[in-house]
Amino acid sequence: MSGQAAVSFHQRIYGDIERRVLTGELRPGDRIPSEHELMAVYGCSRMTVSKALTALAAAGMIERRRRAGSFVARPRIERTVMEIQDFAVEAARAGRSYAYRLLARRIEPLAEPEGSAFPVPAGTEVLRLDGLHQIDGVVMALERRSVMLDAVPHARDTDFTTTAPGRWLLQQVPWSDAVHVISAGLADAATARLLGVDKGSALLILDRETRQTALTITQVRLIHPAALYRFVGHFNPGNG
Amino acid sequence: MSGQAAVSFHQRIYGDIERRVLTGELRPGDRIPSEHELMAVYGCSRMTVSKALTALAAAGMIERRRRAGSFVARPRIERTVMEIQDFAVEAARAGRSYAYRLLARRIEPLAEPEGSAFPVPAGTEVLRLDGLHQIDGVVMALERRSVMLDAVPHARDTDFTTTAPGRWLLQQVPWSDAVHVISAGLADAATARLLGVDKGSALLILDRETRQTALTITQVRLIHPAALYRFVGHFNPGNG
DNA sequence: TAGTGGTCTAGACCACGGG
DNA sequence: CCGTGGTCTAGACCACTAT
Repeated sequence: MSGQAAVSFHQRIYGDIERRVLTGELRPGDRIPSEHELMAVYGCSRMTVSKALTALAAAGMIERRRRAGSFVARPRIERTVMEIQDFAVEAARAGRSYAYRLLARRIEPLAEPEGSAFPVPAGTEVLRLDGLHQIDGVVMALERRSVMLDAVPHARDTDFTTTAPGRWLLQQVPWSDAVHVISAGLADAATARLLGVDKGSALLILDRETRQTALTITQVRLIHPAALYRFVGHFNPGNG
Repeated sequence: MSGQAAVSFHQRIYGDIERRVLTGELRPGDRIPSEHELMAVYGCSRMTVSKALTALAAAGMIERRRRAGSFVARPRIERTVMEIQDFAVEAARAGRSYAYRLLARRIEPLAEPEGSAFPVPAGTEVLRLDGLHQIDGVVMALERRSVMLDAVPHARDTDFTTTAPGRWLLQQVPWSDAVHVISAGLADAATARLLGVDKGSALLILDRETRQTALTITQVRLIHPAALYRFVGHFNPGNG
């Protein structure tokens, strides 16, 4: 009766739930079957179910509340890297005003494989969004974003004139993973004008490509005036 | 028989071992008592001990091997951020040559609270090390480091003329945590000359302050030519 | 081969908190 | 109240591997 399929019982339960979360079948806030229900489903003891759910909670994928049950957590990326990039939240914390201003919006077929090489079917349509993040009227970042419309078709009908697409996308696409590249550069004339800095001044640039199960959702480049922005990260041996 | 001290049994075991690792009483590679030994020490069942050790392993603090036992793991920071910064490893992987060249070495009392504000007792002596990281003869980074000699007294007698201090320090000080700040800037004349780039070119700068239990070990600034270096990070909801 | 971790059980009592 | 998770037990068998 013991599992012998090269993968242990609790690992199978863990993997099943993880997959359902990653694919979006279970979305943030959704309830996960209780331990007793999972005992019946998998035909194992409560300890084994508990081990899987405890590990999922430790990994930040679910949250468990007594009497209420277990629920899919919000993606951790929203709580770490995004916190650095969520200007609205930053501004609110500091008691300052935040505004997003859309500069350009267009839909075009994806022709040139710009930026990093990522596998996209030919003919894919992409929504290009350029905008400025301003705090107290000062431009903190120029955002140049591409949204793959086959991955997020709802974006086609969404108005981004005052709503930053970052948060909107996080609500639309559950549980993604992302590659971040941080680099530096110099402001050309056009960028300098948009950011309100001198031509030739230093820029801090964050490129992020967000995927969901090998499917690219969005690519974004956030261009910050080096004088106004830094990335701060805390690392310890336990949580990376 | 049951723990009632507001903290559960496995949490106490977890915390005890964690503390011994963080304080350096247990160092990377050291063996942790076996589950049976810990059962006797704490007077609890093997499942409870196992829960604590499994959690420590999941957190990356220990590694468990059948028949051999459980051992203190190498700090994760060495496996993530350091991998990006360990030029010797990067060069070896790419089949290219690596060299570290010491530019300056001096010991001085810590007077000005340079860089970030960190609490250091007055009169603390600090070892200043400036050096260049070169790959195939090209300068990839200028490193400016401060080592707190009361935290790492052995550094006073160590020769850093060809050995990069980063790896050496990792071996000396087990299990630290660190704050990273990534920024951008422009090369002044002196920096440009050392890096072999034009004055006014873009720089990518990483500042890292490494601590151990609230005691600062070392501060380092790695200054990269923006054209030669980027930071790449992979994030997913599970591992942050 | 023997010691170690990996897994699992079939219960139990307790703490919390929503209804 | 009572369903949920949190914790714990006293075993058991198995898999791996250092010796």
